Amino acid sequence: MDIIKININKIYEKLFDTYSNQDWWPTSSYRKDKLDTNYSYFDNTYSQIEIDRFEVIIGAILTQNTNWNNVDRSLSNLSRFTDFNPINILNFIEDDCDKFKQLIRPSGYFNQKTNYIKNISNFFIDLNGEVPSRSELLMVKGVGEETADSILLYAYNEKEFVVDAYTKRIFSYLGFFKENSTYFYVKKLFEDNFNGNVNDYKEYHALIVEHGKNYYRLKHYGVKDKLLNDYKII
DNA sequence: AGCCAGGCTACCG
DNA sequence: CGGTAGCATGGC
Repeated sequence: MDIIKININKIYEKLFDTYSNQDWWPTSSYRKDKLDTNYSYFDNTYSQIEIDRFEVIIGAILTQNTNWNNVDRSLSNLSRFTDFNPINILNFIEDDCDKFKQLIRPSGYFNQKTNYIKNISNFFIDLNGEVPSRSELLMVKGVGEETADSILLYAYNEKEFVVDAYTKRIFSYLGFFKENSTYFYVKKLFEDNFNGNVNDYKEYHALIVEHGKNYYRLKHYGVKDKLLNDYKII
C-alpha cells in the first residue's frame, strides 16, 4: 500500500477525532430572517429542495476569500428580502441594484459579487432542475474551480473533492506535493486516494479549513502543527 | 493596527 | 502557460 493513500485516509480520521464534525452546509448556522413582504416578489416556482440548493450556491459565491462570519450577515439579509429564490434575486437587482449591494455588503467585493450572483441566478434558472456539469459551472463568470466543486459537492451531493488554499498549504507542508501544484493535481490526488463517501468529502474539506485556520495562516505556516507531524511524507 | 478570510477575473510577460 | 493586482468588509 502506498504511503500517500494510507496517510490521506489517516489524516482524515485524525482531523475528525480532533475537531469532530464541522456542521457546514447544508446545515446553515446563520439566522433565517422572516421574509420582508415589501421587497419579496413571492415567486413560488421553486420547491424547497431547489431553494435550499440555491442558498448553498449563493453562500459559495459570497464566501470567496471572505470570512464566514461576514457571509453570515449577508445571508441573513438575503433570506429576509429574497428567500433565496433566484427570480426574486434577479428582480431585486433589477429594481434596486444599490440596495442589493447593501444586502451583501458585509461579505465584501459587493460590486463583483452582485454580478456573480446575477450570473449564477440566470444559470440556475436555465438549469430547470437539472444537475449542472462541472464545465458548465466553470463557464459562469464568478465561478472558479473551488466554487464549482463546492457547489457540486455541497448543493448537489456530487462526489467532487474541494481544494482550497489551506488544502495546498497543509499538504504541501507535509510533503504530499509541491506548493505550486495545480488545482487539478491536488484534487485528483485526494480523489484517487481518499476512501470516503460523499459526506466524508464534505467533512474532509471542512476539517482541512478548520485545521488550516489554527496552524496555517500565512504568517505562521505550519508552525506548531504537531497534530499531523506523524503523517509527514519526508 | 495590521493581517487575513471557505477566490475569481483580467491582464501581464 | 504561470504569476499577480484589484476587489472590500469586518474580526481578531
